[in-house]
Amino acid sequence: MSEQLSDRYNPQEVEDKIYQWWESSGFFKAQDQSTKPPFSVILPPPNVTGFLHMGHALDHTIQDVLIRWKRMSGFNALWLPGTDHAGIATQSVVERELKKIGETRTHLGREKFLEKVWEWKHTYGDRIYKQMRRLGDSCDWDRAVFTLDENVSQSVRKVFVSLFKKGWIYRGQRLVNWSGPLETAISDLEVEHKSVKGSMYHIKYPLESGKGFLIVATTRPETLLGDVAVAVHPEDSRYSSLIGQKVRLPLTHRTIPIIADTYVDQEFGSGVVKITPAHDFNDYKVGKRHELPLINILDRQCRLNEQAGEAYQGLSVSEGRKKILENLKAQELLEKEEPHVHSVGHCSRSGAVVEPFLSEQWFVKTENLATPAKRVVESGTIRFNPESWTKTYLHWMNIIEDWCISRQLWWGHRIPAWHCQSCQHIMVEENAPSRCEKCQSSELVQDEDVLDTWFSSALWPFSTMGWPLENETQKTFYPTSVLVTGHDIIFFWVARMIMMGLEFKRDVPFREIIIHGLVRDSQGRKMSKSLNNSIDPVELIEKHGADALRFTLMALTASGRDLKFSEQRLEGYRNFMNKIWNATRFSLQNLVDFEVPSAGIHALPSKAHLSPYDQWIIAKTGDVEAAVQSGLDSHRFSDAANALYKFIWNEFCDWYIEFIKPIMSGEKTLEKQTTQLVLAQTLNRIMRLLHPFAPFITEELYQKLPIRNKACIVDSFPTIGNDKEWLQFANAQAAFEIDLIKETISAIRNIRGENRIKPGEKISVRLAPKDEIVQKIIGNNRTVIEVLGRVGDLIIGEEGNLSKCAVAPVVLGSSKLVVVVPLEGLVDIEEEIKRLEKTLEKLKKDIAGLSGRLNNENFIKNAAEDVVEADRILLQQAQAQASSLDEALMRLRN
RNA sequence: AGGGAGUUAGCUCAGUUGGUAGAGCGCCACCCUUACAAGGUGGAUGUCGCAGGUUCGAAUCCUGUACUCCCUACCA
Repeated sequence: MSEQLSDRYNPQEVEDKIYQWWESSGFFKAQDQSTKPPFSVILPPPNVTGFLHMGHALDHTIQDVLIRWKRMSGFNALWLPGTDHAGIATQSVVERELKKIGETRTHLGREKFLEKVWEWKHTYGDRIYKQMRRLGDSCDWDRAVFTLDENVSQSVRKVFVSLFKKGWIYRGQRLVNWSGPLETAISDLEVEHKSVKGSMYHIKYPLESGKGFLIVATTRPETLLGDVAVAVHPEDSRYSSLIGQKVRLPLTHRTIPIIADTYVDQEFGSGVVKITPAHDFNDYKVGKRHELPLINILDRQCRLNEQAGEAYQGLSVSEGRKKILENLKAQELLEKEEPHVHSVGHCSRSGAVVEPFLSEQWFVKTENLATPAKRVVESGTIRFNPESWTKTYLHWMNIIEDWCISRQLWWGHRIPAWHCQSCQHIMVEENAPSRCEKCQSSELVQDEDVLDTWFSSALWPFSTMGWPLENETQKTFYPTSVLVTGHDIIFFWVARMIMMGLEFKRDVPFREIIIHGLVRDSQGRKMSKSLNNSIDPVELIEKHGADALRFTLMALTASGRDLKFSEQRLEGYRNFMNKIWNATRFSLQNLVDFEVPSAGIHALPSKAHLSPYDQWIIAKTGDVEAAVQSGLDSHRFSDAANALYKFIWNEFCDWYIEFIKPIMSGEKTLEKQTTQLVLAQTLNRIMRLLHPFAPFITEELYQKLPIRNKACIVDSFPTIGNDKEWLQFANAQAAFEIDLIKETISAIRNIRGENRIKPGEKISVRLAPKDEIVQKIIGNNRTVIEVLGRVGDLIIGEEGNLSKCAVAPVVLGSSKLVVVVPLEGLVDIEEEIKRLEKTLEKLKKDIAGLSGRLNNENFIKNAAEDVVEADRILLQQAQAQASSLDEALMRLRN
């Protein structure tokens, strides 16, 4: 207690120290068995390769606020952390590292390469955990899980085998998004569509009959080598006679049929489409419908293959395109070329153009899994917040397609399937079989592919808890309470967790889903590496402190909508942290001689003996407790944050501390002791209420408070329910008194400000109360009015002579007083007259509006009584004020 | 093209059963008044995208419209 607080809050001096203390004290740990009710959240696992970005910062802050709040509210709160092996991302990172030393993946071979990746993981894998600690994430670190941990891998194998045995996993040839450089199928999520300026080429396909050409428009002339048909719309009169005939495919010796399909848009291009089923998703469907063959002209690196013909084999797609165009031109088959902008899928990892590529892949049949997953959302067993995402979710589930789960990578869960080399039989087992069950051959080779990363993510809610083993963790914490995530992965992750949870745990994985927005840059763009517009949260933490960042995110995340991040706003909340620091510093200076009474709050005299300031701040404490509670209950975090901000700054700091300064600087009377107790108790509640939002500063300050327990993080969270003993000292009556005093002081300050009276200059003020109650109130609060209004000479009595005076009527309900400030020698009277006229004009406008409404019979008839009554009071107040001003103006002019 | 969202003060955004518009930052004026200049006090600022409608009353509900954005799909 003896140490001095600096006059600025310095987060750097506080955060690491506090975090280490929390962690070493075991405050983050949840109990597998406990009498407390459970509350559990699983962390959406960040990539091991990842750095903490603003999206995480938002996502994690929401979760940490919930966890800290519930922990303080008496729950056995578990926040289960983990990281994702992130197949492609990690593999590419390590490959890049290898390239620097002139090494390649293929040269190393699978086993050696995987060793390198594991090395990398062991070196950098908990980088993101360190960053999470900077943010203040209160995870139960002892339980941290990695998706390639043995028990998670076991879950993955068990699920795969089970689904396979049910016939819900199958192998098939399909068109998939393919990344040439990575030589793997990639998920839709890893495809970025970019607008590209290309060309539309109009190519002549000669009719077999020799009578002319069909003009085919395409952006990808090189794929004509894989054409198996050209299609026209069945009702297109231009071409109907040609349907069934053939065309000669340019640059080849093949002839292909002219087919009719409604997929063709007659309006677009020439109305003739080349059909390349092996290299276009739509053509693939058309090809299926017409039972056309598939000609794959690309190899795994997306180079033209032998099917493309000798002239082109080995060329890249763009080289091939160039050469094809040259050859077409030479044969005068290229009719024209025009500029054309279209969107092209790019691999988010390698940047290469994604090719639709025909390959053998593993698929999950989603039909049977999707039905129950839809039902639990429809029935409300799982609730989305905001609720509007329900619709999106159900829409997606209705159009769900089979899920391609194989990836041609090395880093990941290798598919537990073994191919018999002698009879080609495929065996799917959890553990490697030694002999083929069909032909008994021992020549078995495990499938080369690994599983899509989302496959293991789908099991996350229970694989992290030790499933398939049965244990207390799952009994206590599954289903989890809340899932917090962004809307961009509802389909890829949320939906799949629901499907897998229902299938393998026979219960939903979580009861509620909080969907938050995306953090965008100040121009509303998505933060991305390519735009180089990312803001590093760790840098912000170093600059302004974790609490300021957290509070900013919570204040901005109102309605689950995307948010534009502004550093200016962050600075505002950094200032708020400093304000709290200094308010506490001041309070502690005034509590140096305070001894906590052994009777605790029972040492307080009866309500009647508390100062109105104390009664008032206790009442406001109750209000803010209620507001925070309701904000957190409804997940309207910004409501809770704003309520705290206003309470602490605009009520506690601006008024309460100012009110009690005279008492604090005075003798150690009973009144002072009482106020000290109220101050100490209020500070204690401020720290606890604010703790989930700003954990570091509140813990640091809490530890310096005269009234405290062991740690803020594990103290109880104040609510109007559990804080009754304290809140009973609140007095609503005091509110009127305080409001009147505040209004009076504001009126004096307004006169000072408008008349440019220097803040340091003390002035004379006359207060003329219009009834006894007001008289009594201002009498009782004389000192406060003098100090806060900087009044040297305060007279309570009649208005007296108003000439050369500034006048401000204060009206509150039916009570009224007039503030009179003699201005002689201080200021130009004309200025004051102008000021009053301006105020009066505004008042008259108000009066006109209000009386207009109150004179409207329909308003009186239809509006709620309290609304009418409120307007009446407003009108009376305005009129009272106006008449005072009128009178004052008249007397001033004389 | 389909789905969703937005349009409120110079900027970023609140505004939850319809009852005379709010915050932060910025701006102007005066101040280092012994917690805090990352501060204090006072002040200015909005036909709540546009047009209709319902209503005594609309930023709020309905219809239309303009513009912006996001997601999904994609024009061969």
